[in-house]
Amino acid sequence: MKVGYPCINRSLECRGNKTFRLKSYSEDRLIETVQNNLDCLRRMLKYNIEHEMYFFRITSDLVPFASHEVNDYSWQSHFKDEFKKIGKLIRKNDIRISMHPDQFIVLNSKKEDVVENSVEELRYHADVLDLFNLDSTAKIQLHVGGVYGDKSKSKERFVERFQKLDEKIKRRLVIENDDTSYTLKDCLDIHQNCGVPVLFDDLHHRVNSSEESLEEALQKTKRTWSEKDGIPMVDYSSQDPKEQEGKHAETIDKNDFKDFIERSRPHEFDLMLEIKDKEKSALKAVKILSDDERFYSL
DNA sequence: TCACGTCAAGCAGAT
DNA sequence: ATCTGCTTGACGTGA
Repeated sequence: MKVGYPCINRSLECRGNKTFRLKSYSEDRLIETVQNNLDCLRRMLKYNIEHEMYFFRITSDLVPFASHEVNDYSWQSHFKDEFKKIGKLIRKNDIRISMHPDQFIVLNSKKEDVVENSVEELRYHADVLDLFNLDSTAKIQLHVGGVYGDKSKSKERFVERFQKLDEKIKRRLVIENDDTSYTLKDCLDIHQNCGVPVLFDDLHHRVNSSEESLEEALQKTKRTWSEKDGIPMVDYSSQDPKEQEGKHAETIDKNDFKDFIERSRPHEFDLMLEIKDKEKSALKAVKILSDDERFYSL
């Protein structure tokens, strides 16, 4: 099991998700920002390697306005070598990579332009992973999208749109159960119809559940990941005790985490910790797991 | 230097 | 109707 955290390392000065306002767009500003973001990404990856965290989610803000019409600059070729170098670092250390396009990407939208923009944004994500020269175990995780008052029609629309995607995108796309609309069962249904792997989100499943036990959920999602997809990815977060259901905790709840690990045996997966204090909780999780392994190997 | 209004994009649910 | 949250606040104007 590899453990990771999303996008930002709060212990480092460096932020790899720098962006700017559309109004202040310029080619120079773009180049400068992407350079910064790639430098910081490299530093975060090195930090992760030093701390035995081998799963990382790369921010969608790596290239600002990547799929926006204002950006007609060929950042892909300008930063080609830079990407190649970082990709080498990732592959050499066998780091698992995911990306998570944000909420505006809605493949099953009823609006044509929203779909078109979404596909372009997915293409950007696939471009990034391709430029790193990563195989199809590097994934782009997406929520199913809107319901529009008719979930079964909206699920069908997702399947149709998925099938039309370029192979370049399709090979990397996975869907994740969300906290309001599409449950694990909905995602498994969609998998049945188009083969897209299902990424299990534990906290979303607690808040918006189709009633599977953790054991069952892990077993069922595992079957949706083929050899070329790699072992499943799973999202985990502790519930914030002070906030309403579904809110991510400020820091990891060690007992809840131990319990989760205990109950998830013997399933194999890579674990993304969606917790506000990021690498700090990931470090604690790595420690718990390594202590645990020692205990179990005695 | 700092406060704070605003930022490309969608949707659901709460208020 | 308007606001908030979402994987993550941070940009940038004005005082």
